[in-house]
Amino acid sequence: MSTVRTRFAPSPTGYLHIGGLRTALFSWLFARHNDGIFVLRIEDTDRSRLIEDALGDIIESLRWAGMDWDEGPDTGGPYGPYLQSERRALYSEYTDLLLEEGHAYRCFCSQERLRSMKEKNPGQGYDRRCRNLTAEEIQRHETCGDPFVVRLKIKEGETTEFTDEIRGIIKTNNELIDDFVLMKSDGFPTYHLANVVDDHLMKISHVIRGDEWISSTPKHVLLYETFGWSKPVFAHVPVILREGGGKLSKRHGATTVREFKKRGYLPDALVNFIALLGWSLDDKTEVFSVGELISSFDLARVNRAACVFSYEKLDWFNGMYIRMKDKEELYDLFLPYLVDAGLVPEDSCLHRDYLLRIIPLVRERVKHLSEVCDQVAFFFDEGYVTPGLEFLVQKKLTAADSARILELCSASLQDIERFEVEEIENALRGLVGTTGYKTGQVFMTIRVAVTGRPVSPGLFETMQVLGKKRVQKRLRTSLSVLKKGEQGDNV
RNA sequence: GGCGCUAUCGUCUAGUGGUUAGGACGGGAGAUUCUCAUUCUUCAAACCGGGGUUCGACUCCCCGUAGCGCUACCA
Repeated sequence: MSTVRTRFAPSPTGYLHIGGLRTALFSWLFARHNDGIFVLRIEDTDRSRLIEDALGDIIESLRWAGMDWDEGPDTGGPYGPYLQSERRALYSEYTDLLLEEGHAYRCFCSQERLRSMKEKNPGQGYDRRCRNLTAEEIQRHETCGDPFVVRLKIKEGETTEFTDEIRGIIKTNNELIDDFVLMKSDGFPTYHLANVVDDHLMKISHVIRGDEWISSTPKHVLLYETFGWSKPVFAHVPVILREGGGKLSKRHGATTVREFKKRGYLPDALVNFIALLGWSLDDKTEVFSVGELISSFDLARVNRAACVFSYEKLDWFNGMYIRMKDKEELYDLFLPYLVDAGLVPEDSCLHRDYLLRIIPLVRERVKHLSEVCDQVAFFFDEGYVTPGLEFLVQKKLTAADSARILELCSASLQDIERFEVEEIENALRGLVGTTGYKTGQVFMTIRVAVTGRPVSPGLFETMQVLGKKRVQKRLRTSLSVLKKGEQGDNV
């Protein structure tokens, strides 16, 4: 049994898109599942669309997502180079072969002629004018040094077919296949030529790619056949659309892997989510570790229909993965965001213990890592915002009521020796009994005073972590706000 | 326009001729509770339309419709 070899072959024309990541993932999972080889190949044959740091981004994004490759531009391998721009001699060699055997021909038609032809007969394809040039005509063009492309001669009157692993047999009448370009006038190959030559030379066994390639596959099949090479297995995976249909676009949310990373998505959560876009194991399993994905992935269970990317569901996965992490892991994950927000200094060893006590309180409230800053800010004096009367004075209470609550609170906390959840809870619940206010009114007043906001983690836990001194200080601050308010007007 | 691919709750999907059409996200209601979140319980929600084939179609075939893709010297 021959080894499985798959590849991901992006073109460095932009940052890695989430759809590309999903295609890469399926390809990678399939290779790993079958103890095969996964190859990264860069298709940089369109020099006009190259983007400077795209290659670095692709590599970084794939690595971030947890994928690795056995052969690639950075790691090398027995079938390199893995950058198509460095394989030009190979493409010329194979083009010459086709030319010599009469399967291909030089086309000297100008871009203008091609354009006007298309205007006159839209969708007709190339009219094959250069297919049967005389030796003299060719000679003339050559001596003039006219630029040319190389086109494949499509065999007429036949049908080309191939079996798609997830869609079955797909047949195409050759009349509908253009004498497409193999070699561009700048000496670079087109995708069609380069991908076939490389997949063959690199011994790719399964071509797993987006389904926008279905209609070009007959061209590739024809190439394999005229070279006399055996074909790989083709598997075209469905596209990912945005909600409402259409392409995923920046307007509606993150689209590139680096954006997802920046917004605080965990790679495992993102990978779990996109694995389920077009693939499923059964009718219930939703959460997969990477290892479980590898062991259960199967091309036969890949869906045919396009699917819609749901940011809500991704958020659910992300929250769930965050909740599954322990506090040390979360500390490492949160730190860059906290440093970035200026909440903790770069070398935050000093804050480590404090943060490790805060993290369990906010863990189940964070859906994106980036949200941690907002959740955690009030634990730091710099992030505490002195609450205004509108928050401090609960419904159906006056400023005087609120002040009384805070005074009583402060007094009863003062007596506590061990400032811990149980003691704090006992003190505050006792306080509720003696004042006659409702539990919610009392606790909310204290919450706002101590955290500066109407929403926070559990009150007792929060107070314990803040510490007695800081709590008392904030109670006093809020009291003075209330006192001032009482004098200023009648609230 | 031509050619192709696709079609189950709003979304991701299970289902391969006979099911009360299942699960998840989201939504509704409720429980817990000091707010939010978590957690738990619960409800609503789908087979694109029309023809066949068959004793019987979500499932197979055909047509239509819709969405998407390709129709470049882009990938």
